Amino acid sequence: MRIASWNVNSLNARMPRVEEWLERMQPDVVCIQETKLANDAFPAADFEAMGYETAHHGQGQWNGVAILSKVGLGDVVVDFADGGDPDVDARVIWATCGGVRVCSVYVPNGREVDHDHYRYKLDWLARLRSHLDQNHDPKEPLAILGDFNIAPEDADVWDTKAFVGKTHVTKPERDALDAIKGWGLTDTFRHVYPDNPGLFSYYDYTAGRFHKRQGIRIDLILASESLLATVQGALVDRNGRKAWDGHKPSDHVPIYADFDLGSFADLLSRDG
DNA sequence: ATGGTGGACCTTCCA
Repeated sequence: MRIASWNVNSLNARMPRVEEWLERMQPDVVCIQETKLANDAFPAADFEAMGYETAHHGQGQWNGVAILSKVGLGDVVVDFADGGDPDVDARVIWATCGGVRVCSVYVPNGREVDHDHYRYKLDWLARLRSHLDQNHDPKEPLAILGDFNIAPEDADVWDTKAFVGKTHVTKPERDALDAIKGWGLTDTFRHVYPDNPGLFSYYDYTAGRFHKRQGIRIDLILASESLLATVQGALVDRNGRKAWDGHKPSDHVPIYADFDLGSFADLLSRDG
């Protein structure tokens, strides 16, 4: 089963790239972030025509997360079920696909260290951990995919000097990510490639960052132990992004993990 | 040179 994640930076603007991408890579389960669509504007029929069931949690102008699946999609949950107030933004959606509990997340950016939005980001990450504690067991096959807006290690940043005093690399952010991992989740790409610095998932549109390989790896697939045990491969698809040069690429590249969950999930995906 | 681009939107916010 191939699971993928992509921050598309507006599904309206990116739909031609998304359709090409799904056709080429044939992911079974897809997590999308930054749809920037209201629920009634989500192109569910277009995805259905490509063989995907869908669930979307959107708000319109900003944010918005979705899950697409060729291997079944059920038990949809949006927002946090942690007893707290509803999130002010549409940033998290869950569904069960092919026996795996899947979550698509768009973690708040934080904007500046000590900005209100930075405190919101840290609170948000703590709530994600609470949601896991209150709703799931680390023994389940479970994956959280998406834009975490945190570079887990210095190896995930093109130049640490350029990030001194900036968000995405601070200790409180990395501690909050570690607390989520500490529930029982592993960074799949880093697990498969322990020593592969310099392969990034986000490149600022400005200053030719993509071509200069000046990016950061902030898009992650966190997998529980039982799921990780079946991993066959992982990818941060910088090369796929190259083909879209001059054709309205996102500022994020798609990421993938392949898991061998046995013949049933495989047959379901082949059937569409 | 504090630059650059791209997406949302009402002229500015967000990444």
